Amino acid sequence: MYNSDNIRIVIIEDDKTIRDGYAFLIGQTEGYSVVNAYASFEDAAKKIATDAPDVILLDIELPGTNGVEAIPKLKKIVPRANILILTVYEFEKLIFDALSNGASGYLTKNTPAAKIIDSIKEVQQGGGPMSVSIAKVVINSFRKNQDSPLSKRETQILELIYNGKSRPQIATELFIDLETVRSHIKNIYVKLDVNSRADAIKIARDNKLI
Amino acid sequence: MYNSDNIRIVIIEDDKTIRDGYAFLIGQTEGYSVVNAYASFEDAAKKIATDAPDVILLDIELPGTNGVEAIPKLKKIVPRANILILTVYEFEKLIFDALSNGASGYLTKNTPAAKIIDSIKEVQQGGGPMSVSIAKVVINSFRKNQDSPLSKRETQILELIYNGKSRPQIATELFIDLETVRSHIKNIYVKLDVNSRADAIKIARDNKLI
DNA sequence: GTATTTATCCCCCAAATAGGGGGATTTTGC
DNA sequence: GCAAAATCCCCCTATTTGGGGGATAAATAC
Repeated sequence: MYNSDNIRIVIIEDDKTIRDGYAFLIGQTEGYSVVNAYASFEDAAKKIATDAPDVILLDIELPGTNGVEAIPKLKKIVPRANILILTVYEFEKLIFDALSNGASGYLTKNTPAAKIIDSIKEVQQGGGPMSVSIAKVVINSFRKNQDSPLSKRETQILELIYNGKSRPQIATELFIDLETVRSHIKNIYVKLDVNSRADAIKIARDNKLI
Repeated sequence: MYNSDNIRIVIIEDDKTIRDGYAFLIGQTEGYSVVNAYASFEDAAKKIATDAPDVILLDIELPGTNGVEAIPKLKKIVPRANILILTVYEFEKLIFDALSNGASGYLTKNTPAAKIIDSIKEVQQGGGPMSVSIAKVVINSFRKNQDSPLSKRETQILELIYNGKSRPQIATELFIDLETVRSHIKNIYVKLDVNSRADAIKIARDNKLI
């Protein structure tokens, strides 16, 4: 019954046209079987265990439980399935939420058919396929502000504050006096125009200083 | 002199064989010119301004200034150049450091020639090319632990602690009593077996609970 | 080569915060 | 219906924080 050469795919996508389109496209390809296609997470939840998919193509915008919320729930039902997000949205928060919830890849719907097919195989093999536009967002998210107002030492101390360290802990870690730490923190506060650790962290993150 | 149809490329790579290999490979391709190739950042620094590269292919392991450190320095000299890392290393820390320092893409040296050529164009057009293996590391870095010992509320509070918020601030933000915040934090500390904010943050990050 | 920034250290102070201990009650999920 | 989760209450002290006010040597910048 289960052909090990075949990648078993389940599609969860509310738009019937798109759903059928993907099912047709993928089903036609040698080595790929679409075992089922659902219009919502609720529909899928009932039967997906018996579908035993290798890969789940998941839309973000779904009626009822949205795609991001559906990810951990799907993972609970079929832990070995890799989830590949297929959506029009390119918002940083959505991408990060999907990935942190357990998605293994993220494609936008303008992705060419051949690339979708490739990505299914890639995710099946443990890779992490992304659209070009998504990769760009992800890479940019790492990039730090290159013209930070903070000195190296200040940045270093701000990072320790970010890690929840107290002033005495920072002093010990950097082998400097407690008062030196104080001075640096005061200067950081002046430069960032804040007067608390929480605000400093917020400003620093918003401006990618750390 | 400057052919706008041509992507101007500079290679910084200490291994002569590899360096010449890339230079030949890329130079042969229509629309791509290797304007110069250097064995170290120090060599490159002197002349790269006049090279006016669109894309810099940069090795991580270099004599003298290493690749990661070279990135911000190169960015200062030629701000408009996109830096593409080409290395054998796949360590998470190295990848993140390179990207946060301003690299626009990250390829491993086993990448097929055609993919390297494509990636140069992609980075030139503002994309963020990555090798399959790198994409996997990057995507995995986002993934949260799916079987956290913490409840939703506890995770939420731990995230606020992570943001440097004090107990009163957390209480206000969540519309709950200060004592309730205390209880949650106590429970978090018990579950994570810690007794300070800094330790809680460390354990939480190491285990990807937040 | 002078000026600015940076990194280092010192003192004063009051208020806020954290963490440890001991509970209780209600709501929610399986 | 039971266990976990979320809510709230009291005791306590030591630590931490942030706002003032400085100084000095070294490194960096122009």
